[in-house]
Amino acid sequence: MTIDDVARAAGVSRQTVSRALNDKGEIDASTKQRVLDTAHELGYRPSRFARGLVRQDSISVGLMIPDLLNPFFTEVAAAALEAARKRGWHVVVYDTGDRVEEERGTLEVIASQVDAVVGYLSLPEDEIDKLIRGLPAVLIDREHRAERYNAIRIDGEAGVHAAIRHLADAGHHRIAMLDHAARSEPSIRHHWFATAMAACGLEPVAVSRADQSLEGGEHALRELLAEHPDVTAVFTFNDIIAIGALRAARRLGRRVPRDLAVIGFDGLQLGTLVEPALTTVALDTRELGALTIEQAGRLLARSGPLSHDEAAVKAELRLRESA
Amino acid sequence: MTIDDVARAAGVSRQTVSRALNDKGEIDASTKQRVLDTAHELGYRPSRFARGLVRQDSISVGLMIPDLLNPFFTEVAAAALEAARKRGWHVVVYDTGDRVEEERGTLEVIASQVDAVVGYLSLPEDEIDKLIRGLPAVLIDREHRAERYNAIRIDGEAGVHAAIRHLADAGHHRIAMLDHAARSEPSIRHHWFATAMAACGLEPVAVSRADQSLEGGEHALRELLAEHPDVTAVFTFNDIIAIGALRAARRLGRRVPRDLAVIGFDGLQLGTLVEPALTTVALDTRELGALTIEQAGRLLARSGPLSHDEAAVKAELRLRESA
DNA sequence: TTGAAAGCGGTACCAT
DNA sequence: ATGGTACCGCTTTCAA
Repeated sequence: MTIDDVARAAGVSRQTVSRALNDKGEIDASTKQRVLDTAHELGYRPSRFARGLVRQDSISVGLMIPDLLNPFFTEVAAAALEAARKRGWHVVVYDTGDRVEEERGTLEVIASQVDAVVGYLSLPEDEIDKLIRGLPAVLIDREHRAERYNAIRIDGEAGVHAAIRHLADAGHHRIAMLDHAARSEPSIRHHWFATAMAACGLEPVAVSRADQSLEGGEHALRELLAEHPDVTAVFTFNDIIAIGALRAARRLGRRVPRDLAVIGFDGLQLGTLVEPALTTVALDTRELGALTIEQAGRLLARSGPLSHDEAAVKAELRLRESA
Repeated sequence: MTIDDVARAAGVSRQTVSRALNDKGEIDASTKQRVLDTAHELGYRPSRFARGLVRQDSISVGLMIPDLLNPFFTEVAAAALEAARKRGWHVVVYDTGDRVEEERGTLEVIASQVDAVVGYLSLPEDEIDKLIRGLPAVLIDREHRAERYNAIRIDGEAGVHAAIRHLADAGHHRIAMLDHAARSEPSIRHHWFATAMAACGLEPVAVSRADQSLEGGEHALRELLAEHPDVTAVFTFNDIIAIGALRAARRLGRRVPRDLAVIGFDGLQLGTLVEPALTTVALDTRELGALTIEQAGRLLARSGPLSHDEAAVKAELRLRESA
C-alpha cells in the first residue's frame, strides 16, 4: 500500500495525492476530498521512512534506563523527556532491566534507529565502541569509568561533606555507610564519604554493602546493627537503600532520628513521603536530564561539547527529618 | 555526509561501502578495513531513514503517558516497554504532562514517526481522529468514552464489590468515597462503588472529589472528616489519593485501620511501602501493558482485534493492612 | 490545477 | 571481489 496505489485508485498522479495529504495549496478542493476519501478507504499510511528521508528534520535519541520502576531512574527519564520535548526531539526508551545482555542487544539494534544514545550503560567502553560504531553517546554517572565517552557526572563531594559535617555537629561519631553491592569496587560516593569522615576527624565504624532495593537496605541495616549496635548514624548509597533502612530501624524499635540518624543520596520525591521524611544529599534530576540532552545536542551539532566542569550536576544536602 | 562521500574518499563504489559496513562477505579484507577507516574518519553514519526504507523491518509505537512521575503511569509504561521489547519493537515515549495542548501537539507530530499510538489520551475521539488520520491507536482506560477506538478497559467491578463487601463484613456502614476531581462527571469507579454499596444495602455517607495527588488525598480526607466525623471507612479513586488520606488520618490522630479503614485502587508497589500497607483493588499493570501492545500488534497485522471481553484487565481486592 | 522527473540515502540483484 | 543499476516510498522542482 503505497502512495501510488492511492493515486491509481483515485485516478490522479502521486504528487496530487501528496498535495492532498500534506494540506498544500494548488489543488482543487473536490480532487483533494476525493483523494483523501480513497486514501482513507484503502487505509493508506505514508511510510515514515520515505518521509524522513526527504524531509531531513526530526531527531530521535535512544534513552537507556536500567530499571524504569526504580524511582530515581523514573525521575531521570522524565527529566530527559522534558528536555527533549522542548527541542522537539523524540525519545525512544529502552529499559534494560539491569542486564548487560539486554544492554548489548539494545545497543546493537539501536544504531539504525536513533541519532544518538544517552543514559546509563554498565558495559565497558571498548565494548560500547564496537556496538555503536560512532553513534554519538552521552553516558550518565559513569563514576570513574568514563574515559573516552562524554559523560554527565554527578558531583556529590560537597554535598556529602556537608552531610557528614551535619552529623558530626549533631554529636554523632559512630557513623557507618551502606554502600551499593552492584560492582565489586567501592562507589565514588563511598570515596566522598571516606574523605568527609577524615575531614571531620572521624573513623567509619563500618561500611556494609546493600542491594539497591528497599529490602536490600532493610537487610543491610539489620546486619549492620547486629554487628555494631553502637552505630548512631548511617549514610547510604542512595535513597532507596535509606528508606529500607528507615523501615528496618522502625521495626527494630530504633527511633529516627533520635536513636539513629539516616541520610540518603538522590533527593527522591519518595523521601518526602516516608515518615520521618528522609534527609538526603539531593540531586537536581531535571538539570541532569537537561544537561544530558544538551550534551547530545552539542554532539549532533558537532559544536564543542560541554566542558568537564559544565558536564556535572552538583548534589547538595537537603535537611528533612531523618537527620 | 552520505555513503557516496565515503565511497569517493575510499576510492570504491558505494556498494562496497555498504558491504563493509554491514559485514557482508564478498569483500577483500584490506578493502573492507580501508573503507571502515575512512568512514570512521569522516564520522559517517548511515541514515536510519534510508535504511528503514529499504529494509522494511522495525516497528515503533508511540506511548502517550500523562505523567511519568505518577507511579501508576510509571508501572504502565514499564509494562508496555517490556511487552514491546519481547517483540523487538521500539517505543517512543511522550509525557504530555496532563495537558491537552501537549496531547494535541504530540499527536500532530507523531503520525510521521511511529507505526501506532498507544496510551492515555484525554482528547475527545473526533479530535483524535483528525489528528492521527488513520494511525492505529490503542487507548487505555477511556472508561465510558471509548466508542470508535480500540481501548483496553479496566474492569474493577468485581474487585470493588469485594472491597465494599469486605468493609461491610467488618462492620462498617459509614462509608465514603474520594473520587477524582479531573473530569466533571463521576468516574466509572464511583459507579462501581455505588452499585457495590447498594448491593450491600448501604448508603454512601458522602462522595468527595480529590486531586490525583498525595496532597489532594490528604486535603480531601480532612474536609470529609470535618463534615462527616462519623465516617469509619473510605474507598478512593486510586492509591495516590489513598496514601494521601492515610497521611491525613495519621496527622488527625485517627488510627488506620482501627478508627478508619482505607481502601485504594491500582495496587501500586508504593502501597506496600507505607505504614500501614495499603489495602487496595489491584490491577495487573504488566497484563495491562501486554494487552495494549498485543492489541497494537493486531491492528498492525490487520488480524482481528481483541474482543471487548479480552480487551480488559480485571482488578481484584488485595488485602494488606489498611482495611 | 495537475503531472513528469529528479532526487533523498541506502540495499539487493546481476553483471563483470 | 567489485561495480552498475534498479528500486524502496515519498516530496520538491519545474513544465504543461
